[in-house]
Amino acid sequence: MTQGAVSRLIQSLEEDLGLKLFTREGRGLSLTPAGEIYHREVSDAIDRIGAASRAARYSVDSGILSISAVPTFAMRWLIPKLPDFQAVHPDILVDVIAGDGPTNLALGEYHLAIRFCEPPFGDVVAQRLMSEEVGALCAPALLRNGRPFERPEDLLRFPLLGHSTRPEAWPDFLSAMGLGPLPAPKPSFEHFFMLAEAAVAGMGIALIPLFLVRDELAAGRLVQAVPMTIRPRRAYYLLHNRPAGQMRMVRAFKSWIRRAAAEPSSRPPVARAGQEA
Amino acid sequence: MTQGAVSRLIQSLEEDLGLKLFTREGRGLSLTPAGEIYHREVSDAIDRIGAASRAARYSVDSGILSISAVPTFAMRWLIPKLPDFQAVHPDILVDVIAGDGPTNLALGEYHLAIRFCEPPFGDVVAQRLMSEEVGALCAPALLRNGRPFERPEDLLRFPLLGHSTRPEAWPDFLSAMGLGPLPAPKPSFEHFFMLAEAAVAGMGIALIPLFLVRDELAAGRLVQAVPMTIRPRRAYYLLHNRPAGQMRMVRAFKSWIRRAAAEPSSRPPVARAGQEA
DNA sequence: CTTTCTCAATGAGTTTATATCATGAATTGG
DNA sequence: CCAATTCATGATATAAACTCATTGAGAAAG
Repeated sequence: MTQGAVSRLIQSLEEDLGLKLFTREGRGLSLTPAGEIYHREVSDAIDRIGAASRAARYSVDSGILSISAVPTFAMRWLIPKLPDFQAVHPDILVDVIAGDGPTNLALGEYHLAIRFCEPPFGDVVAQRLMSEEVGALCAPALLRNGRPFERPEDLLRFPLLGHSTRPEAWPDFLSAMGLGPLPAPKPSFEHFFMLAEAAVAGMGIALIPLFLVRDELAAGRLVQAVPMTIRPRRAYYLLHNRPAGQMRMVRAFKSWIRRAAAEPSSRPPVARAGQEA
Repeated sequence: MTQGAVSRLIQSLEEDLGLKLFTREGRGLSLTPAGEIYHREVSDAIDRIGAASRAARYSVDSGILSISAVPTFAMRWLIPKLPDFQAVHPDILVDVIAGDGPTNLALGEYHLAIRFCEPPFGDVVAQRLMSEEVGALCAPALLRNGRPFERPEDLLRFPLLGHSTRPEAWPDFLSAMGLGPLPAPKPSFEHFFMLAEAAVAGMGIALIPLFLVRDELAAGRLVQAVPMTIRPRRAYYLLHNRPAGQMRMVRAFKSWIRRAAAEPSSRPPVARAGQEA
């Protein structure tokens, strides 16, 4: 869809509604208050149609197994391993949907969900996949001759990049190092892979689960700023509702992922670097 | 939109979703359970888009005044009087939307609502328009030589046609006549004009507000089966939320409808019949 | 201050999607 | 058994939607 097409659609929509949804201010444009409200309502409604469609599609056992997974976990861990699952179960097609936020398992919008959360309770079936080890990572250029900071206070000399859905991460880490509360408001990103990009680019120091940035660590694009890692209480869980547990596809996936998660996920950097050479 | 187009759309939708929404059984078709759910969800979402669009459209004072009114009242009372309003306020365009159910005045989906209800309370501004006089009406053919029944029990010999949103109507009427509870389940209709049609066709006896069927009474297509009427506690109210009360259009309409509602609405049948001749 | 660059709007043209018409198949009611 | 009703479908027309290329207006850079 080109820019021109969108411009035209906006125009005809504004004409239909009889009001301006955007304020044009020279080179840019931004939503009017009415436009904001309308956008919220309509995109909400469209989301519901999408959800209903997925629920309908996945309600029949069509050989498609749908999984809502937290974005970076899906990108860096799940998807790379999927070919293996495919090889074991060629008849099951896996459909991965990026999804944060609370799960809507009851609606049947997807069969399985992978979330980073506390051990869940209630009417949901949960399988713990793995915990993670979080380190303070940055580009090597930020360190003096490639060595980690000696004093924890040195961390505070750089922007501490945050993750929108984990506001507690930096406070936890700093207090574990015996430092006070987080000094300044920091730039934060929605996904770890964005955070990783920012750190690689030298924007500052980011708290990232090590297994998500194996490659960057192995290649030396990211290094630990201080020789310490923490293990959050939250972990990755595979979730589904009780009825879904009956499905052949779900059972197959659960037994596969149990084994996949048991494998050592963060190989020693040396071996990894060797593979890349 | 032709039938063929709809058929095609259904087909492509079923293909997209990968499941059947309808069960084809020879000459007819009906929704599958999945289809029902999908229909409910999607039409709900579409309704919300419609509501948001109306809310957006009516949020600006574009000279359009929108009124959600109970269907038969709109048809038989409001719309016939609208030309008069138009004549007084040629600059205001009135947009009448049929609407039962609870009002969503807060959403701004329409400026005004007309409902048949108890005196409303809470954060809504209400103006009482009129009450109604309900009679038991039927086609003259059902009566012996055009005279009302002598004994109330005679009512029970005919199907008592009901109105879906007024289940209490017949029990109230019968108990007012000293009769027991409603004997048999009765056919019921969603709108008074349908009920009127059914009664004219001789299907049975219907409880209808007299002012809605002035013409039928005047022309003798409907007559009172028993010489009694009741006045429900509920009445017609014009409703709007507080902010809407500031609008020029709303104020104009309110003062107009106050006068319109004060006029005698049920003229004597003789005079009316004379007009028609 | 000029130039360059970016971004949204627009004119013209083309492709695609969507509706229509007419017809066909299947079923049911009289 | 025929007529009527109902949904599906093939071919075709048309309107809608999208793209490309360009323009004009600002903002940023030189």
